[in-house]
Amino acid sequence: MNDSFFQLPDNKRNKIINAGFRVFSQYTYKKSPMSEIAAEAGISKSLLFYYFKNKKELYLYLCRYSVEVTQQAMIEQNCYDNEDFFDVFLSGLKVKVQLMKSYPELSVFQLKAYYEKDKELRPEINRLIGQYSGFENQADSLGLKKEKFADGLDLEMMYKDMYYASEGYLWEKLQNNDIDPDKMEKDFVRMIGFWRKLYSRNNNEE
Amino acid sequence: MNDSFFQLPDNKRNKIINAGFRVFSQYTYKKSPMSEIAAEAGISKSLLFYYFKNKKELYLYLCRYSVEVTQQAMIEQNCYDNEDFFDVFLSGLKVKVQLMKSYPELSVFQLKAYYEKDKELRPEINRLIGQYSGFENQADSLGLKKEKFADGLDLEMMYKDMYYASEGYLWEKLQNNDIDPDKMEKDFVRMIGFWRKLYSRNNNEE
DNA sequence: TCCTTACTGACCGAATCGGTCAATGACATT
DNA sequence: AATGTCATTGACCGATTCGGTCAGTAAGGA
Repeated sequence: MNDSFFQLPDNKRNKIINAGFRVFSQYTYKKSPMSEIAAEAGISKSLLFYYFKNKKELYLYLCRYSVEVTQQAMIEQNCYDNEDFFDVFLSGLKVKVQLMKSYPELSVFQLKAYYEKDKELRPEINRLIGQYSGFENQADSLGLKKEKFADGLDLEMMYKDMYYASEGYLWEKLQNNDIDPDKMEKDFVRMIGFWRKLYSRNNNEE
Repeated sequence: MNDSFFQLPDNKRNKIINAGFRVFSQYTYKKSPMSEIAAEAGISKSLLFYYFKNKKELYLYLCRYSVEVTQQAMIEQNCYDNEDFFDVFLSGLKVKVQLMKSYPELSVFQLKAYYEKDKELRPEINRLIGQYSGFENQADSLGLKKEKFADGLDLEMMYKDMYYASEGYLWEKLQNNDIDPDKMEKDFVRMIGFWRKLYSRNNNEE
């Protein structure tokens, strides 16, 4: 990987990165042409090979970068130092949405990478992305304390409901290519508000 | 399209159809190789071209067939002659799940077809699939009568919650290649039960 | 024996893809 | 002005892939 890639002005470098995210998330690794990435980034294929010595290097760089930028965003959005369950959930969604502003296809790219089957890639992807750090495993760590919720509520079902609804919403928008981060954030805020009122012990407040 | 294709025994014909669904739903139309479909169906590429005169004909046949078989299932499951909102919703989900038993990739195929961008295919796909007949437009026609639900409930949000959660669930299972129709149906029944209790006016019953 | 029909493997021309390379132009140094 | 460095390109290459064809084969029925 050539150093000059990092000396590039941000907008030009991001254009290449986003082109990579887009192409690799639309096709399989093997069926993703370097030529298409170059064209979409507005540079020649040769130059792309000047920055990255081959396709594999570009792909793995994008993997690393996607993880890096996600973690960075999680920290900036201070996702963890909230104690209210609904606030934590919302801040997690905000990160996803915020990231889409800069990298619309990042989340799809990560998902595809997670399921990529290419033999010579699989081990390295595992090393980079590791366990999928989605929401579904966080149920326990989110401090679900029964006292705060309505009587007789099935907390597990509540969590699944919220998790799947969020995923379903995001997935539909991505499929529709209807990516409007600000609208998404508003939708999520409204959705969380709906749930908070529905699930909380005292729903006559607010 | 050769008649002999229809004279095939069901299992052999379905093997070809499912191979087509799988390949076309994994890749774009253009990047879906006839050879891969043939191999997965256990026949020679030549024979596939004996049944269908070219790739386009096979693809469009699969489009027609997917619509046909879906409508058939909707009728058999008598989706429409139910009056309770939750029952209607559940029967719709049951159709999807039931279809997966015979054609695991059908729903993904239809979705991909809906978003396929190939120029010479686009108009014909529109003619065959038409408006996407998902759940999201059915909200009004499902007879949502306020009296039946809890006080002050935002019915639109309730519907969106249920719709997106179902989509999110299905989508995750499809991505994970974790397709177990019976388990899915049980999950849906449980989920609908949760919602019914949560949203209904008298939730002390049941 | 002859005809039809289901089916195959070998083959073809065209396109695509990953990757290379010589050349060019911009710019800084001498 | 001459030299050197480096970003950038288009043309090119060999390998592979892909849609589609075709001659041929094996099976069965007339």
